Amino acid sequence: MAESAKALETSARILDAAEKLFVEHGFHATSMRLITQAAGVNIAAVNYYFGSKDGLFKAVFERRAEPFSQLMLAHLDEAERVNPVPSALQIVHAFTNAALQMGNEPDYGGQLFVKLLARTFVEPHPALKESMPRRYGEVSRRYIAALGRAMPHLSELELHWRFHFLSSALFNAFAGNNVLRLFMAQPIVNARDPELVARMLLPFVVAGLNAPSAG
Amino acid sequence: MAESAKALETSARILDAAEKLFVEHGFHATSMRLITQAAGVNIAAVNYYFGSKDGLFKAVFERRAEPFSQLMLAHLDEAERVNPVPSALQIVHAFTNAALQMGNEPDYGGQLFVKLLARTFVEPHPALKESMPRRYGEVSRRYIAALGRAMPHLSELELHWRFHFLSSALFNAFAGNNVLRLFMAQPIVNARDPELVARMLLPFVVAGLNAPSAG
DNA sequence: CACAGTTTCAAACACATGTTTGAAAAGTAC
DNA sequence: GTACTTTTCAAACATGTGTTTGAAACTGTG
Repeated sequence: MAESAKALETSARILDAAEKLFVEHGFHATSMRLITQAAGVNIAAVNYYFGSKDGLFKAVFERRAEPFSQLMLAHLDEAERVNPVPSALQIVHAFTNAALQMGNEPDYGGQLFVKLLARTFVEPHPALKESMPRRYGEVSRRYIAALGRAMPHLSELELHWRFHFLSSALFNAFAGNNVLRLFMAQPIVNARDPELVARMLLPFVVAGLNAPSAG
Repeated sequence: MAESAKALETSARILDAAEKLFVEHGFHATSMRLITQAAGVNIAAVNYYFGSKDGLFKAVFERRAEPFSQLMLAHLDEAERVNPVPSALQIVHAFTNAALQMGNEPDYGGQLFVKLLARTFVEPHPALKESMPRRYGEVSRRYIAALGRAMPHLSELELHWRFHFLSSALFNAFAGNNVLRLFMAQPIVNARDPELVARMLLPFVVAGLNAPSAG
């Protein structure tokens, strides 16, 4: 078994390098040779430890997925402990605080996982098809239920839509997927600083959540 | 020159097939053989007409880019003709109407271009680095200026942020990048119907735009 | 030390990639 | 119908891909 310190170090180095490169260039544009070279390990090490490139991607993802989902639940728990029926603002705060905390703790891979998530929405990887709903189904339901208590005027369906828009906005914002970077030569928004993104984004999404029903 | 009817038909078939496949699988995961097979042409035809795979991508993109930017400007012009200082709602309507019209006119490639745009935000292609700002710089400035007149309480910087959030939300929503599809086993939102997306999204983003400043 | 299991490594594997070639076919103009 | 250009095609090109191999190096244990 891969229990020795050296072995753990090797597979961890691979995970770190792969995480960074997958986020930067995407899955298909990142080759095994690039990953192993960046990690300073032999080409065969990936297949030795993770079976395949797909297995590596899954491992990269799952290393962060569980901690993040637990962070999201913990922050919602805390919000509901302070206030049994948290407002939209407080719910969004739970969300953004989870993302920010994820980015601040180096052990959690910084902002990389949020970016990887945002990439995965656009380019879903088959290896995640079944593990993601298992892990994030409860998180989604909990947040949607909380939003329902905060905005009782919205139907179940419209709550799902609002959560969809909310998470799209949050993940894309934190991932730094800047539309303006593509559209304008010198965009003046700095979408790279998570704290700034969170402050700018908050009034926007909170007002959006509280908006009257589409009818 | 490629001016005969047959030649136009061939390159157009390639563009159509490539557009669909690039949207579906992304640039790197779409091979030349897949494209030419889907288009029913010989492998060498792509290099003959477009020089390279990168050249093909650029051609695919640019075929739609100009019509779409003109649609966006035309709808904003119309809104400002009806009302010299359009509200946030009317501005968003100009935006969504452009996207919906793009999707409804078959000659414009349906919803495909919006999806391609959304993909490109996450995975920018070098071939577009210089042509996009040239084409969409004015569009962005016009919309941001209109938003500034509608919401005079926001600073120039915050207006750019709002436009960033607005366009992120719109493009991702129309592209059908459904967070819930990844997070939940049976999502109840149908993010594929553009008219429905537009109706659900409108109150959310309009309220977001009109929100008080982040301060 | 010697033995077992674990990990590393250079090399090769079979296959897929984008691109080029040169000749055949189709089309155009005088 | 002949000369010329444009377009198509099968084949090959060089290179990159993920993966496998089998031996060497290392590890911890009795």
